[in-house]
Amino acid sequence: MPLNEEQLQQKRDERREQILSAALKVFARRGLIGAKMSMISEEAGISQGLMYRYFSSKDELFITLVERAIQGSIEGTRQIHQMPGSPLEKLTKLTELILDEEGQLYFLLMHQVRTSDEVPEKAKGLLEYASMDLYIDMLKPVFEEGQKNGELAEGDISELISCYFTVISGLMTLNIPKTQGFQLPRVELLMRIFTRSQ
Amino acid sequence: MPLNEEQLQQKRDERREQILSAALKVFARRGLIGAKMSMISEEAGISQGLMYRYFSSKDELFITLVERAIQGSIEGTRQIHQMPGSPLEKLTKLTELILDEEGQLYFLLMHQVRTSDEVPEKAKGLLEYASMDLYIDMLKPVFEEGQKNGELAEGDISELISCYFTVISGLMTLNIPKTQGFQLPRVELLMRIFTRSQ
Amino acid sequence: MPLNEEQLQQKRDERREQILSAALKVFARRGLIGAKMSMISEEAGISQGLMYRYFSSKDELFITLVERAIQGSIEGTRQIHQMPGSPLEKLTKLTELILDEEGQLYFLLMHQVRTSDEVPEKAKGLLEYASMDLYIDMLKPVFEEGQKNGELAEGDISELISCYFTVISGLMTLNIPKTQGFQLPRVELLMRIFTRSQ
Amino acid sequence: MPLNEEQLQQKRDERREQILSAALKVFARRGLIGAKMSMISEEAGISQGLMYRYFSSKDELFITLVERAIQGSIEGTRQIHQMPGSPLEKLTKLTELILDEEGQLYFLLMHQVRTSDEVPEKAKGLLEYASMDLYIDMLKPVFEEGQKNGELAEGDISELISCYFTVISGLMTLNIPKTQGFQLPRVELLMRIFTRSQ
DNA sequence: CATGAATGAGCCTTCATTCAT
DNA sequence: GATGAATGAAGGCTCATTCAT
Repeated sequence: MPLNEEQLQQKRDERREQILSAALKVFARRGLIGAKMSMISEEAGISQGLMYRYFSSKDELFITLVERAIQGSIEGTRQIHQMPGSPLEKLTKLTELILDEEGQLYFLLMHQVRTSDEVPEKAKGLLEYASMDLYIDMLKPVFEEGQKNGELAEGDISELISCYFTVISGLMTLNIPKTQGFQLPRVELLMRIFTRSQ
Repeated sequence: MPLNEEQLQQKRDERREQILSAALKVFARRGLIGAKMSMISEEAGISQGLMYRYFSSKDELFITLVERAIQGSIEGTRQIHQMPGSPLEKLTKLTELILDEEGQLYFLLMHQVRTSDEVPEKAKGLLEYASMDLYIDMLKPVFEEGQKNGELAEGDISELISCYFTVISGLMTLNIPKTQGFQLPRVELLMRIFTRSQ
Repeated sequence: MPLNEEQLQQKRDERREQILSAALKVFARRGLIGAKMSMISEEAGISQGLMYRYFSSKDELFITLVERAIQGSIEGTRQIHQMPGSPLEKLTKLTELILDEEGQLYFLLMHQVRTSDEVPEKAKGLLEYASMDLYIDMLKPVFEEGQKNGELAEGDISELISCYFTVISGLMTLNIPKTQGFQLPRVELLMRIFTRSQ
Repeated sequence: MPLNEEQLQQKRDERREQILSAALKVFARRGLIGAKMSMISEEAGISQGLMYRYFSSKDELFITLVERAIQGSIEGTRQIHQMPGSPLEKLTKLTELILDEEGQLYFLLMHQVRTSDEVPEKAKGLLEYASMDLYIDMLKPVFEEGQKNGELAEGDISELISCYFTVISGLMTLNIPKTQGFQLPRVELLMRIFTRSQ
């Protein structure tokens, strides 16, 4: 007696997530080529063959993760507007969220797309869509307000935001928690870059 | 006219460098597994077979590069003591040197060793040797002097230095020059983290 | 309202035919290995799993079709004795029947058994049973009568019949209708081989 | 000490032929999918990997053979104009050549291209180039002369030639020599189709 | 020494078959 | 019974490494 449509779909969705989660772990630490489908399927606890009912190829799996990474980073950044407090408080909170978050693996993934020649063209293309300008536009109102009320340092806003994301991305890419020696700087230290010295 | 012993050795040395340089380029952008020996030999302008007269395996080639990366980063850091000027000037100069330098590929390499599971155990071991404590010890005198004369911010010295290297490593790992959107922050912005606000 | 025993059996029989018919189409055009069970089940409009309640394996399905092909060709040839008219008329009629018939797919199947190494031993064995001698024996009386009454050409009867079946088989194997360029020769042309020139 | 350029090229050419010859045997008897690269390499007496230095894929290997088959059949047919004797003698000789020849495997190959859905589009395309009209044009002069001098039967020349090639193709496709029971009809029997009865 | 041909282990992917529901 | 999810054994292809020349 077959399952009904809805149950089936739910099970399929869960499996899909299961695979994506496993793939993210393996891709992040081994790269597109270094990741073996056998590793992913083992991590997901299923057979190799089954993965191909959900993703038609290793590349598709990879690209799906890249899409999520980009979408997540955009949505995460956008949250700043819902946050309470002054511009500096908002920025601090956003930074803590990003650095805290489990999104590290996604940063590693995006780093691979950016620096590696072996990822599919399509993934490269996706990344271009998420240009720095996009993030600058999202944060611009907050920085403007911060400069106006004197919390944030003077200077070219685009440069400041670009610097912010570059530093944050660098830190996230280092994938610090699992790394001996390195440890994430405290957010207050980082914030000094953007705050008006008094 | 056959070359004499010395000339022969010199030619061997040159070739070795040639191979290492080619390998660095390829490893940095493709990772250990993504890099094909054929790519490296082509980049080096020699046949595949010949590479095996200089390095017994791909792993050995990789490990040799990791050794150089570590050695280079230590020597580079150590230069700070020969630099002229105040502590802050020294730190600024060192930062400019690191960010400027062509050593980006080495940072990518070390990033791979740190984050990737596909790298030989031996390479992982080498990295442990270059612990954060090593760098902290090298910069400690400069930071102490800087705090004493009021140029540098108060606070735990180890934390400050660790923050310094973490931020710098992150930036270098992003491999920025070839990346659209990202651009290296100006050193003055970064230095705000460590300078006493007045 | 559950079906009774008999209805059930009838449904099973229909389904079996449905599967065999679908399998014949797919096997004929793609060969034993090229045919995927998924294609057959789709063509038959049922699930893959269900096929295994009717045929225990792909090979069994294939062999069943080969048995039918052989049986059909023997029964078809035997019909000549029920046909009206002179020997030449009988032969012409038989030829038209064979060439006309939808049995092309069976010819393709038998061709595969004959020429392909990938077919199960058992299928090869079945084909041996349907030797040329069997067909010669069936047509011998007709040819003898035709030679006696002067309609058919003189010559070794076995050779003539063998030539007949070989030419016909070749034409059927070409699977002409779906092929551009080739077209079935008119039966009258073919019959010239066997008729006495006058 | 490497071989000189010419020796190298010759060795490469021999290897190429070796592989093509092995591939023809295996493809002809097992079809595109049924043929395993391991079988071909074993037949050729080399490793699997080496084949990929000469042909970039199984499909390319297959297509190369199809090209040869087509080219060979065209060139073979064209020979008729160099043959001595009357039109009927020419046709008889050509038929003997075709049926005699070791080209059977090529006919099997072309048959697969014609009837199978699993061959690459490119191979299908090649076959269209070698249309029946091409062959009709090549033989037309001979048939015309034969009809004029009374050797060949009256009737539509295109139909006669088409019938000729269809019958011959059918016979060749049966791959008779290796087949029990079937035997190639004598050419004289076949020729009756085209000769004027007297 | 230098080349690139040759090998074979291993990976992605497909698909016959089985199994849970 | 009926479905389609799940498995795992190949097969095509790549590439590090070896070897003949």
